[in-house]
This record gives sequence, structure tokens and C-alpha cells, in this order.
Amino acid sequence: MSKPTQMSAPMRAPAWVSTRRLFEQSLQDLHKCTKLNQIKEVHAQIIKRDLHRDLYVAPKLISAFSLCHEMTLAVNVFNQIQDLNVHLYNNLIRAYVQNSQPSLAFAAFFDMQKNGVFADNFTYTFLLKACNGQAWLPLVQMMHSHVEKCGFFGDLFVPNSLIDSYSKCGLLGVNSAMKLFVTMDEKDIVSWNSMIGGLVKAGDLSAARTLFDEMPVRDTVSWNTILDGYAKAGEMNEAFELFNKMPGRNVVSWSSMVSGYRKAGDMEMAKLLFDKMPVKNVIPWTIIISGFAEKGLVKEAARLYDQMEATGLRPDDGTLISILAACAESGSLGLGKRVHASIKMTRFKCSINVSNALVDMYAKCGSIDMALSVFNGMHKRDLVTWNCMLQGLAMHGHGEQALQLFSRMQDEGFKPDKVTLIGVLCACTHAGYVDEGLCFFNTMERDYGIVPHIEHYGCMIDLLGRGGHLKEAFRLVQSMPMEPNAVIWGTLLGACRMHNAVELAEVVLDRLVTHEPSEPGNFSMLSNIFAAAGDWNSVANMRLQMKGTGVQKPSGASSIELDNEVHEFTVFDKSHPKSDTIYQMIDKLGHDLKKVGYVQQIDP
DNA sequence: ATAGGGTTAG
Repeated sequence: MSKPTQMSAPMRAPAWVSTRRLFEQSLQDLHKCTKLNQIKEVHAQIIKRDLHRDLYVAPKLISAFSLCHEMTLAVNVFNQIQDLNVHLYNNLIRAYVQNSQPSLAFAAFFDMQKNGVFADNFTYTFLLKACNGQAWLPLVQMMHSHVEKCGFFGDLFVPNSLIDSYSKCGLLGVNSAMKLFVTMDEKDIVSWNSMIGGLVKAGDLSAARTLFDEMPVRDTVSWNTILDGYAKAGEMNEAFELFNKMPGRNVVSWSSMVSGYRKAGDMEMAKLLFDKMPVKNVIPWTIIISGFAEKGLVKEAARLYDQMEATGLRPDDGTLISILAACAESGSLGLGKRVHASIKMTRFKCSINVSNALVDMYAKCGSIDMALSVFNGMHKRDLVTWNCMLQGLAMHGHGEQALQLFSRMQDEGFKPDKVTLIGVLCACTHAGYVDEGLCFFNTMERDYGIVPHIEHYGCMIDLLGRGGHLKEAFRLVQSMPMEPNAVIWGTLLGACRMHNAVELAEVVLDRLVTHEPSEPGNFSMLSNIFAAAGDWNSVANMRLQMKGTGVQKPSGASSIELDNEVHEFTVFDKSHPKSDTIYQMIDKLGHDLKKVGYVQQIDP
């Protein structure tokens, strides 16, 4: 360590003065520092100067390590301190919240109470943030009662956080938020905005609008909240009107509009607004790219992806996950691979969530080998990883492999959840393991503590129905503890179609139309069953009935991806530039198939 | 403390 010497040149301050000033400067901004190397350097200096137990320095260190996701180091700092105070606990609690470990945040809170350290308003705002991911009403209520006991309502941060956390707990939560909101003597703009946001989230747009019109002063957040409410509800005319009327628009306002048009399926308007945006960040880029990808317009999506990279914007996890999910939905393997390549180029390692999205994308696009390869290459996996892989194997008929994966995940200590069991039952269905499926279904509550949800009943009806056990399937529908929905009846109808069970099909359709009176597919399904049974009178009757109720069958479409472009085909489609050649080939294939004895099944 | 994109589910 350098010591001050008399030999230093008089013109300049000695080196140790500047390092000390530098050090003090680093200490000042330490809690905002996100570069781990720099923090470690300062940390070393801190230890050298024996400052690591300093009650001013330690919280800053915790905060800095937390921002770098170095929780072990943060906790180490905390554990060095003998006489703990609120400030230290608050920093630890916030660190856990930032690093998505809400239960440890609460553990720290209980520890704090045990040690006789009193919580303050900061503690409660952090803890309420920890409640947000859980959407668990009793937890928020518990925080509420704590706060009431301590009387922190003078600070608007606490009641405002309560409104926000309540609002994230579904419909009951919004009621509690409203109760609190109306009793607040003093409110600020955040109270109003949080309450409006809660109502929007609960789907009560008109109540949200009433509050919005009532509030004394509105800021950009207020306008954006209500604007996004209309956009999410698909009410784009109202959204557009507000968008034009609002005093100041920012990236968020524009993004809500682009997102709204995308959700409404209007990519033309979405692109128009996107192009007009004065400032763009990764979020609007994400919306527009995944919007095109979702529709299978992969050329446009890929072009925009290149453009985004060219502007120097780095896609974050949200961008990658969103685009990969869109690829999975539309089956755009080419674009998915393109995104994967870009991840490999630009990232040293990718997060669990991004890897999960990759596994899912490859599996859904039919590339089960690539899905397995990403899966096997992952250093860390979570429940979603296993569920995606299991589902992928199951969907592609690798029932045996799926069930092996199921036992492997348990060997590695993962507890199956609701989604896992849907995958397991699905694997049994696609592999034709009727008995194994029944066994899993009957023991899932005992063995895994999962009460069968309607989705599991759906799987079982599919399993029994496909296997030709139609009576058992129907009996299961009748004995379900919950009201069967359209999915259940639709699955059963599909099984009737598969096994030409005319009488049961009529009963099932009768129930199905009470749920989906205008879904044309259901009628065609029954119509197909009649046709297969040679009952052409009933087919004709059904057609008349459909005409009478105005139900129209849209033409079915199939699609295929070639050279990074998704081609879609409908019946009698002549729009493709090479349609003549395509139809010639189809005719030839038809002839060849007939020669080997294939009998074509024609949907009326 | 409040606003825009985010992985699994027939």
C-alpha cells in the first residue's frame, strides 16, 4: 500500500490523495454500480480499510451485489454485521425481491422481527413488491394488517403499494384495493393511477374510465393506463381517439397502440404506427417482430430483426422469449433458428427463460432433436424446462421417452405440477397407454398432491375416446366434479368422429352448441360423422340447419415453411404463382395413393 | 409506489 512521502513532487497532489478521492467517489455511487469487477475492486479496498462493518458502507455493498445478482456475496456482507438495523434489513429484503426470491424476503422480515428491529415504511413497500409475483390475497392482507398496526399510512408510498399489490390479486383483490382507495383522505396521482390500473387489469374498463374522468390531475401514466386498457380489450377506435387526444405521447403510448393493433390482428396498422414512432426501444421492436412472426410472416419478421440489430439495440430476454414464442405458435422453424444463432453469437450464456423458450420453439416446430440438444446443454433447469421437454416428447408420440423424462425429473428433485401431469397424460394418450394413463390419473392426487383440474379430465377423455372407450369417456364427463366446458365436449365429439359413434355424437353436439353456438367446426364434425355412416339425409339436414343459423364453415388451411417463408394453402386456392404445377402434383399423388389402396376421406 | 413486450397447459 502506498504511503505518503515527503518526496512527492510539490506541483502535484500525491498519488494516495487521488486514490482516496477516487475511493470515496466509488463509495458514493457504489449502490448504483452494476459492474461486478468494479464492485469487487471497491470491496477489496473496503476490507483493507476495515470498513466492511461500517453501517454506511454495508447497505451500499448489499445493494450493489444485488444489482449484479450476486446474492451470496450480498448475504455475506449482511452476515458480517453484529448490530443490525432497519436500513440493513431493508437492503437485504430489497435484494431478495430484486433477485426474485420473495420467500427469502419474508424470511428476512421474520428474522428482523425476531431480533426486535422495527420495520418502517420502506420495509413494507419492499415486502409488498415481494407479494406481487405471488398474486396471493392472504399475504397482502397480512401486510395490510401489519401496516395498520404500525400506522404507516401517513406515507403515501405504503397505501399506494397496497393498492397496487391488492390489484394484482384478481377480482377480490381489486375490491379490497377500492375499499382502501375510497377511505384514503389524502391521495396523490399515484394512488389514482394504481387504482385505475387495477380496474383495467380486472377487466372493468368502464369503472376505470369513470375514475380516469373523475381524477383531478392526469399525467402520462394515467393516459397510458387507460389507453392500454382499451387497446388490450381490442377497442382500437376508442384507443385511437384517446391517443389523439392525450397531451403528451411517449414510447409507452405508442407501444400500447402498436400492441393493440397487433392483438387485433391488424399488422398493417401496427406497422404504420411503428414506422411513425419518433423514438423506439426494444419493446416496440419486440411487439412488431413477434407480431409478424406469430402470423407466419417470417420474411418481414426476419428483416425487422436484422434492422433492430443494425440500429444497435440489443434484444433482451423479453424480446427473445416473445419472438421465440411467436415462432413456436406459427411453426416458423427458420426464424427460430435465426434467433438462436443470434443468441449464440451475442451471448456468453443465456438465461433459463430464454433456453426454455428455445426448447419449446424447437419442440413445437417439430425439431425434437434440437429441442433435446438445447435441453441437454442447459446447466440449470427449472420446472418449466422439464414441462416443455416432456410436452414436446409427448406431442410427437415419444410416449416412452416422455415417461422416462418424467421419472428423471423427479430423481433430480423436481416436484411435478399441474402442467407436468397434463404432459404425462398427453404422453400416455399419444402412445396409446390407456391403462398407464388411467393409473396416473387415479393416483395423481395421492402421489403428487395435485387435484385433477378440468384440463386433466380433458386429457383422460381424449385418452379413453381415442382408445375407443367412448362409453367410459362419456361416463367420466358425467361424473366430473366441475361443469364440462366446450373443450371437453369438443374432445368427446372428436372421439365420436374417430370411431363413427353417431348416436353419442348427436348427444354431444347438443351439449356443445350450448357452449359454442356459432363454432362452425362443431357442426362440420357431426356432419362428417353422418357422412362416414352413410347417413346423407342427416348431412343435408345439418347443412340446412347451419344455413338457417348463419353458421359458416371457414375453409381450412394448411401451411408449410420453405426458405424462411410460410406458405398457406386453402381449398381450391389458386393464388400461388405455381398453383398449376402444385395441382398437377397433387393429382399425381392422388393417383399413386389410390394405386396402393388408399381411400380418400372427403369432408362435406 | 403507478404505464408498454416475456417460456410450459386439449
